Formats: sequence, structure tokens, C-alpha cells
Amino acid sequence: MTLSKHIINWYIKHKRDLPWRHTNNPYFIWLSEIILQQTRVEQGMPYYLKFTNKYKTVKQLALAKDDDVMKMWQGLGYYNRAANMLNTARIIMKEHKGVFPKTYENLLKLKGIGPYTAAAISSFAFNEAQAVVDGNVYRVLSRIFCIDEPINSSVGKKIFAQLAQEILDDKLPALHNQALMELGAMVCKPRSPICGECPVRLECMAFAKKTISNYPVKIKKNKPQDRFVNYFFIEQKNKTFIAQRTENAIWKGLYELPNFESEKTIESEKIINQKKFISLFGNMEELNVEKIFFEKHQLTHQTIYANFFKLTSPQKIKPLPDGFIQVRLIELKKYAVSRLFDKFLNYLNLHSNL
DNA sequence: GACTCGTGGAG
DNA sequence: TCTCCAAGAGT
Repeated sequence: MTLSKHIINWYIKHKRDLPWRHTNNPYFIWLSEIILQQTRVEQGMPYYLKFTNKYKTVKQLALAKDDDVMKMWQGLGYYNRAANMLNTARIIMKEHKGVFPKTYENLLKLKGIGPYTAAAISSFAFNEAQAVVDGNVYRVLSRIFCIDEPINSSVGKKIFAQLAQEILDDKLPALHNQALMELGAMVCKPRSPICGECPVRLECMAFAKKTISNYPVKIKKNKPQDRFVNYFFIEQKNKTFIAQRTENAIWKGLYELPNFESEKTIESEKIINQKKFISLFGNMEELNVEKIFFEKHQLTHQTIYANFFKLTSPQKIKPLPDGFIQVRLIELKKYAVSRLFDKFLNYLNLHSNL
């Protein structure tokens, strides 16, 4: 029996019952694949259910408002996925007459669909013989074949893509792809793999050599950098100021409080003397500043030390720079915000007298 | 090709 | 606390 047959037989017997495995609808498969990029099944599941329930067709999604989609994506991270998804839905309506592209080649042209997702959609929905290569596949193949080339090097990516295509069962691409990934997720796990339950342990070179823990080989990445951000909560008549992030940076499309970055944590007494503070608010007299909330927010590439200051003044706060809008506090929850902002809002709710 | 884009669970 | 990392993609 071939490697693929062993894995497929195991999969048929042991696969998890996941909602996106009950459909051949390319739209639903696409949604699930975008949501699951770099995301655990347990974390993505509720989002998949929400999106498929609210937007049942690519047309309905294409007609959605940007902010509504962002709000639904809130908490899932990698927010460009949501923006690209919406962009692609609209392209499919306008340039493909609402019909989902069917081939790997054409899928690859769409925003947010890379080699993995194009292979996944084309094989799952249209049975095209394209091998998927995701984190699971890298790990499983690196162990079975003892491949020492780093999976995150360009050479490594080529090697694994070729190998994955070679072992693909051309007759059963959907089943093969699903099975290989499921094996990686459930048995050939990153830590403490369950080799005793593996259907291909006798074919696995790393298992034979007892070197499973050496694979996959990966180039180490840099440690996250520290960043210090000062946020300003200006409460006036049960309203405050927020703005939407538009730069190509973290949390693009989400809303946030007026803020500026500093080289280290700044205390309340010194914050109003900062140049960046004055450029935001001008030279206000009788301005009271109080640090009310602190949060260390850990991201993949940076550690954000966030200080939230409450600003109060008997005089009117001068108009803020363009882009800021004044919103009622009780309306804040309608805006898509980062987890960090969400934590602050939770703090506010706990300490308000409303 | 290196870097960036989030969040939360696990060890 | 610290590190890894999960159905990757865009720049």
C-alpha cells in the first residue's frame, strides 16, 4: 500500500467531524480556509459559524459593509484577511459573474488566496490534483523523509511543495489532502506526537532513527520588540474620541483612541509635556491627566506596553486632528477594536457608574 | 528574502 | 514567565 493509502484509511476511520467537511461549496470552503489561516480550529470555529450564518453566499458577503465584516472578524487577528476576503468577494461578483473560480491558477490571482488556499479550494471543491502544503504537511513530511532543509527557507518551501505533489494521490486529491493535514493535527503533532497511533510509522524515517523531535527544522526568528503606547480617553458628556487605523500596520481597519508612541513608559505628570501630546491636544490649561489602566499586550512580533490616560478639563477639548470622531460611550461596542482596546472597554464597564 | 500581520492555548 | 506556534499571505 502506498503512503497515501495508509493515511487515507486512517483518516476515514479517525477524522474529526468539522462543519466545513460537510460541503463542496467553494464559498464555504474558501471562508473556512481564510479563517483557519494561522488559526486553531477551536478558535476559528465560532467565526466560521457566524459568517456562514450571516452571509450565506459570496454575493451576500460582497454586499456587506466593510465595518460590519471587520466587527464580525474582531478578536480573530490578522485583520487583513477580512479586508482581502471582502475584496475578493466583490471581485468575484464583478469580474466572475458571481461564479467562484475553479482552478488553482485562477484562484491564486485572488487577494488573500495563496498557494495553500488555492490548493485547498481547488482540491476540496473541484477535485483538482493540487497538493496542499500547510504547517501540518511540512511537519509530517519532514519527519517521514527526514528533511533537514528549514521549512521557512525558500529552498525548503520548494522541496516540500515538490514532495507533497509527488506523494499526492491524483485520483483522490481532496481526501489525500485532508488526511495528511488531519494526521499532522491529531497524531504527528508539534510536541509529543502519538507515534504509536500513526498509520505510517513504519515508513517514517525519523521514527526509525528516533529523531522525531528534530523535525521540522525551522530558522529561528527574532524576539519581539518592546513598544510603549499611550492612549487617551477623553470623556465628555458620555462621549469620547476614536479614529480608524488606516496605515498598513497592525490593526488596520480597527478603531482606537487618540494615542502616541514613546520610547518608554511615561507617567501622568510628564505626559502633558511631551511634544507628541501637545501636537494632539495643544497647550491646554487646567487639564487633568490620570493613568487609569495598564496592559501588557503580547503579539508575535512585538510586546506592547499600553498605558491608558483619562483626560478631563473644565474647558472644551480642542478639536482633534482629522479622522477622529466623537462617539457615545454606549456606542463604542459597535466598532471593531483590537483585543487591547477591548480589554480597556471591559475595564471601563467594570468601573463606570452606569 | 526578510519582515509583518493577532490571538490564545499549551508545555 | 517564556517560548512556541496554529488549515499563510502580502509586501
